[in-house]
Amino acid sequence: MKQARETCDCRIIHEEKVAAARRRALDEFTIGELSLTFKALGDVSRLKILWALEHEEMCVCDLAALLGITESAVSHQLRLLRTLRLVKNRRDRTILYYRLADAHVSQLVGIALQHIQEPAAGGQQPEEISR
Amino acid sequence: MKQARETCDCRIIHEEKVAAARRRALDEFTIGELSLTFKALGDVSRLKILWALEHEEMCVCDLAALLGITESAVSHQLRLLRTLRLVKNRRDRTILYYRLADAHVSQLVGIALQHIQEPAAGGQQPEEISR
DNA sequence: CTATTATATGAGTATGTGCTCATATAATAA
DNA sequence: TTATTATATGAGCACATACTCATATAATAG
Repeated sequence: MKQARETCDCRIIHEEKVAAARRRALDEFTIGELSLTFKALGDVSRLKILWALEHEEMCVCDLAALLGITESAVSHQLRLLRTLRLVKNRRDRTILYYRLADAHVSQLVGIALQHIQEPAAGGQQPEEISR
Repeated sequence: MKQARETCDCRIIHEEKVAAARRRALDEFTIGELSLTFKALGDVSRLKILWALEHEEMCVCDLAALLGITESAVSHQLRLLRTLRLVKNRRDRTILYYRLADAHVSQLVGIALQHIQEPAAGGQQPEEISR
């Protein structure tokens, strides 16, 4: 039952823990997909797009005006979001209207918002309690 | 009530929508923080670390062994995760044990997992229904 | 005290990413 | 048909980022 020595003499301390973690680990493909999804959310422009679409469907043109970047840039970002099934679109005559693909996006953004707005709870040093 | 013309003659179609979206928009700081948080989650190594810590606290040494990268690399990543309050640590003698900071991380990863495992629902082309 | 151990940090580098510009496509309009 | 319009795409560049290596720090051990 090799229960590890507390003095890590050479780069593996708790073999049991590591082995257990290895057993529970997600496969590389899943980790990769997860990473791609979060990467997609980890960009200011794409977050603005998603936040806008959360409330109302919009076309490329509108989004470009809203973000203050070119339609090309918006289109590139929308492609990424489409590929990851984070947004969908529908055509109305000449215009493509984009919307969120499902509830997951809202949930993810919502939870992340909660996280960053949480006042550093838990017991970190306050650093700015005054006022 | 300027309800927009369907023929976008020059780069702004639905002025109403854009104006409304602008009113609802998150401030730049919040968007930036959100982006940083998702960026932190959008990396294979950090996701592996978080997934491991979700089940059990671990030290830098163990995580390095688990991921197959140097302790230095792990330490760099942990610093980022700490800065964003995604992980915490406690010291036991010479060893620092890291754990998730709160429930948000689990929730975020859980929802993202649901999203990527969802069988392209919604009405996209099936592409692989057989079996 | 000094030596050792676990972790942290800075610099440097190779790869990745988001934008712009130019061009292509797909649908409608004439 | 051809012309126009909305969006998509490819190439290229400027900047960001994840790692390794070398070194620094902080706590314990002797």
